Amino acid sequence: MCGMFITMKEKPYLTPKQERVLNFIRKRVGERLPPTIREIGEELGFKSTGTVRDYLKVLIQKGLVKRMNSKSRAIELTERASFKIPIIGTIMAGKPNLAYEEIQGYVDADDLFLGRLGFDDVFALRVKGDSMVDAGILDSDIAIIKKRPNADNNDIVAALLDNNEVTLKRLRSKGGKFHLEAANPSYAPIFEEFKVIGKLITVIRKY
Amino acid sequence: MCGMFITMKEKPYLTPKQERVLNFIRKRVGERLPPTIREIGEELGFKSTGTVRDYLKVLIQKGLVKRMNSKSRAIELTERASFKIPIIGTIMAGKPNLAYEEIQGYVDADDLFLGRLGFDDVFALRVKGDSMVDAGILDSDIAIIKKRPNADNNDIVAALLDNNEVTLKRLRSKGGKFHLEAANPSYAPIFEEFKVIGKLITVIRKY
DNA sequence: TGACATACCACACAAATGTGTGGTATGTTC
DNA sequence: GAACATACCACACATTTGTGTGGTATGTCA
Repeated sequence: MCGMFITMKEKPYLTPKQERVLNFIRKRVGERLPPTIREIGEELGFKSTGTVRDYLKVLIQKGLVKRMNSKSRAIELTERASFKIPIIGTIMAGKPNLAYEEIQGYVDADDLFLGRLGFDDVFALRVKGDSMVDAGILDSDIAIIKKRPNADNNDIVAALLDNNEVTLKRLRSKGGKFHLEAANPSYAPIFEEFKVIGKLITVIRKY
Repeated sequence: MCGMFITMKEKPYLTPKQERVLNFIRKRVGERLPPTIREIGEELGFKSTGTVRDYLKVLIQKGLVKRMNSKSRAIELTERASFKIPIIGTIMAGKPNLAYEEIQGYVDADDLFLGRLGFDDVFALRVKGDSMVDAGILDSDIAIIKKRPNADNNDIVAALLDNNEVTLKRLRSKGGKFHLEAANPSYAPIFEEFKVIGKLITVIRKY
């Protein structure tokens, strides 16, 4: 334990309250507009703007947030922001020209992940295991899930099992009853009790 | 030619000046923070806030922009923007709690697609065909490619063939020579001349 | 005990920002 | 010519938002 080398970038320690403030800022920055000081206070239940300023001060000091003085909503996250990627062509449909002039459109996160869904309905899970390989979903892929209490036959869903485990499987109906099926012949179908927590809408894999 | 039905959504006509205002808003929204009315005026050379309000009025009326009254910087584009998605847990690692407090981090486009690569080096292609199914890459997946003139053994690459076709295959070296291999036994390896145009870094699939 | 961090509140004030009214001028359309 | 859109400006005013000072209370560390 002692003498261990720390090679990872240290995450600054945040108290749970500070974490909540940061998470709210993240949410708002991601959703639409960074919040004002008073909006933060309202959300987190602070009755004084001074309290919020105190929190911002520590977040700035810990390097998680930047601000421009005297400008409204001018709160920036130190974490990187998202942006767009050009779609240049379709593979095997001819030679794509890598120049800007040939750009067909842009892939953006919103379009890519969610279509027109809202922020609150969506979350991401990292896939573990090979139970869905035949559906092209591999170990360590990121699954983007839209929260839903139900789904249709053949949808791939995130389901909560009785043992409190969450799993990604294909939903099947047979004779009016639903069960879960892996996309890998070495896994047996699951007939036990489960609860659908969401529907798979996007898979992302990094190499 | 004549009598053709137009099914695309008509883009509202904008005067060049209106276009400039919209573009500035786009730029600011993408970069960091939507502008204030006065910031727009400053950039575009208007000396009156009323002028800017007139422009916003037409942009709103033409459905390109939304606003919240009396809120600073509360200008939204009707076009969709990108944003972040919370990573809440890892599938099969226990029950994820969908509340704010449990957010582990955020997936953002930058992180997801590119790691730390720059914008200019990256483009996207839509995959056609089933030649890579065994690598979990399916028809109509989106392949994010980093431009590179070469790659390593076993990398999946976008390659330009002699017939001007671009294809996604695994790069293999054998006896000092490179060839391309599909990830599907029904496709034969490609030994003909080819040029690597980039390396696969991310796959995205929407359901 | 003193020093310091966390975790708040109240309230005054200043600066930034949005709202609104009333103008001018130049076109185009009917 | 009347009606209307575009393309501006000046300026007062209201509201929102950020700043700053001075508190209270609780806990930890040394």
